[in-house]
Amino acid sequence: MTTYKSDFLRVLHERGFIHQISDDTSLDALLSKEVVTAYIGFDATAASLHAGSLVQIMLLYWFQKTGHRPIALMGGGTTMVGDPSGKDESRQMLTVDRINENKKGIKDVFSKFLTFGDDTNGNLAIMADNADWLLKLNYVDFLRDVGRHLSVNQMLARDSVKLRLEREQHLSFLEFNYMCLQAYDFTELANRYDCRLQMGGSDQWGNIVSGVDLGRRMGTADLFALTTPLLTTSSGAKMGKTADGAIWLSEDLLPVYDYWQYWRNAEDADVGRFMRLFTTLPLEEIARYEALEGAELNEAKKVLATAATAMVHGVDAAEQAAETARKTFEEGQAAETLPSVPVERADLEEGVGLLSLIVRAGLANSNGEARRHVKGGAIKLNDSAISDERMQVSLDQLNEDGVIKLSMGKKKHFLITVQ
RNA sequence: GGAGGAGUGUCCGAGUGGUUAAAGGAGACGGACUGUAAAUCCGUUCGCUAUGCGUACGCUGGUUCGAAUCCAGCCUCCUCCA
Repeated sequence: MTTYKSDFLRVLHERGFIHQISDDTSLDALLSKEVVTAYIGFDATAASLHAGSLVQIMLLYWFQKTGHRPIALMGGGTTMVGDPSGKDESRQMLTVDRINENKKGIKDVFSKFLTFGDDTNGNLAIMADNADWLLKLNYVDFLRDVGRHLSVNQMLARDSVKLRLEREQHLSFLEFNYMCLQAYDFTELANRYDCRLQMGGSDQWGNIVSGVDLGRRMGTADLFALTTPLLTTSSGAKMGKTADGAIWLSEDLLPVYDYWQYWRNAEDADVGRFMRLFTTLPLEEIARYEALEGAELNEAKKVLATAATAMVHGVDAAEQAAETARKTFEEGQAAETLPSVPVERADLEEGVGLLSLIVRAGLANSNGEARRHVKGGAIKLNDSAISDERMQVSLDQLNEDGVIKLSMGKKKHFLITVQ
C-alpha cells in the first residue's frame, strides 16, 4: 500500500520512515478517522538521548504534528532490570536516583520536539514511565493475568529468539522476559490512555508485535505496530556514535557547534535521506538540494546541519553554529564563538607546556597521545604548525584578539583564553 | 551434579617458556589527495619527569635465570548431559 489517506502515514512514507506496519490499511483508516494515541519506549540508561534515537523522536514529532497524541514512555522499570540484548558484560545496575535524574534529562530533550500537557483530551504529549506499573507487579499475579495469554510458541518463532535458538546460543530467561514486559507495557498503555500504536526501530518488531498479540488476547482494542528502518550511514556506521562519544541531544553533553559539525560532515550519499528524516524541510526543497553534485553538495550539507540543529537547539543557536563554522573554515578566522579553554594568566606568564594544553582542551587523553599528535604534525597554534613538543605556551602567543587559537587537524579548533 | 570449551590491548583475534608492549584485522586519530564528503595511499594507536622506567595477556600463588605461555587454587562465561 503506497497511497495513504492519513496525513501521518503519508508523511512517514514520503520521508522514508516506514519499514514495517502490522496492518497498514486499518491503521490508515483509524488515523484518518480520529485522534490516535501512540507510544515509543526509551531506556533511561543515560542522562540524555543521542542521535541514534532521533528517528524515533521525529516519529513522535510528526505524530503530534499531524494531529495525534504521542506518548514518550520512559523505561524506568525496564531500566531497573537492565536490557540484556546489548549483551556486553552485564550492565551495572543503575541506582534509582540516577535513573530519575536521567529521566529528567531525557524529558528535557523531548520538550524540544513535543508539546506536553495534562489535558488528556487534546493531542498534548504524555510522558509515561513503565516503572509505575512494572515495579509493583506480583510475579504470580502477573503469570495468572498476563502470562496465560502469552504464547511461548509464538515467541519462539520471533526472529530475535529463533535466531538464537537455531545457532544454539544461550538465551536467558531474563532476556526472554524482556519481551513479555514490553508486550505488557503496550496493553497497559492501551488501557490507561487508549494507546493503539507502538512504534520503534526495526529491531523492536518482535517485541512490538508480541504486544499486539497480547492485546488481542486480553481484549483491548486492535493494536498496531510500526517500525522504522535500521539507520546507518552510507558507509555502514551506526548513527549517532563517534569515537569521541555519542552525538548527544543535550547541550550540556555536546556543544551545539559540535552537533552542527556532525551533520555538516555527513557523507554525500546521506544528505537527502537525512534531510527527509531529521529536518522538516519541504520535500521539493530537499529534492533540489539532493540534485546538487560534487562540491555543490556542501551547500546542502550546511542546510542540513542548520535545519537539523535547529530542531534540537533552536534556530538562533543553529545559525550561530553555522556562522562559527563559516568564519573558521571559509575565512580561516578564529571565531570568538569557538569552544574555549580558559587558562590562568599566571600560568601563561610562566609558560604552560603545549602537551598539557592539548590534554586540557580534550584533544588527547594523555601527554603521550598529545606528543604523538605533535609528532604527526597535527597541532597548530594560531594556524602555524608546531613541531616542538616541548614548547612552552606563554603570553607571547596571544594574537591581536587576546586569545590563542589551538587547532588539531583541519576540523578541531579551540580558543585558549586568559583568565 | 557430570563432561567439554573459553577468558589476551578500544573491539575481533594470533601467540603455548626467551629480541613479546605482544602478529594480523577492524575501529579511531593524524597526514597526503579533495569539497570540513567518500574512496585510496602513508603514519600513529598503554602510561610517564622518556636512548630509560613503570604497568599489561581473568584473579592469587608457585616452578624457572626468564612466563601471556608450565603447575596449583579460585572467579567468570559458554556448550552438552543429568
